[in-house]
Amino acid sequence: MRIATWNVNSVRARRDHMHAWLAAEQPDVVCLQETKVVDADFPHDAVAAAGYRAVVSGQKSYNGVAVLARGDLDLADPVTDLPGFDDPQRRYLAVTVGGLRVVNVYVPNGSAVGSDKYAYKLAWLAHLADHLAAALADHPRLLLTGDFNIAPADRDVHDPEAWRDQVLCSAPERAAFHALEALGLVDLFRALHPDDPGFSWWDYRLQAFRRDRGLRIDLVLVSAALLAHGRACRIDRTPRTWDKPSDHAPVVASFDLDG
DNA sequence: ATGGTCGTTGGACGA
Repeated sequence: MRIATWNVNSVRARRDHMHAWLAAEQPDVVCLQETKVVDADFPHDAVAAAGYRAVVSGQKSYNGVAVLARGDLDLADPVTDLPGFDDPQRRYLAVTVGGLRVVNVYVPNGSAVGSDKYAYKLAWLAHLADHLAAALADHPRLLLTGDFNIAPADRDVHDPEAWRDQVLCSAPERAAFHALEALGLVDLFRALHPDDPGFSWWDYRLQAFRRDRGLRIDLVLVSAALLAHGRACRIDRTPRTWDKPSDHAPVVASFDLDG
């Protein structure tokens, strides 16, 4: 079982990239973020042409998440909202697929430390942690993935000094991330690759990708029951090299669920 | 140098 996460930065602008990458990589499940499209306009035809079906939770212009699965996999029990957190922004989509509870998140960016959006980000993360404590009790095999908009530690940052206390790297954001780890969730890429920066996002500006000035903010967290089956996790930079790319690269996690 | 580049829009705003 291979599960991917990819912030596509508009599923319509990235329609051809998405189709090409699905056809080449053929993961079993793909969690998308920043689809930026209402559900009625989601490109289900492009997804189907690659052999996938999609469950979506979108909105106009901003945010939006979707979970794709290969056509032979059932997408069951979708939930589109964080329980107890009334929020019109479409950032959360949980679904059961292949015996796993897959929770796809587009964590708020936070804009700048101290801003209203930053406060919303921390509140959103606190509600996520509260919810996951209960979800983990119901679903021992749980996978939490998406664009976390947090670089968990300095080793996830190309220039830690330049990013010190900036949004995506500030101590309160990292504390919110550690609260997720305290629930028993493990950052799979970091567990398997202690010394690889594993950048997954590069700013469009100043040729950041060419200079590899990136951050690792697209993550796959797994419960203990799932960690035992984790075999690989890699960042696929290939689509980031294509013309008119998303600013994020896909991350692919592999599991041996029979082992 | 307080910039820069995208996507969605149809002028800024968000990232």
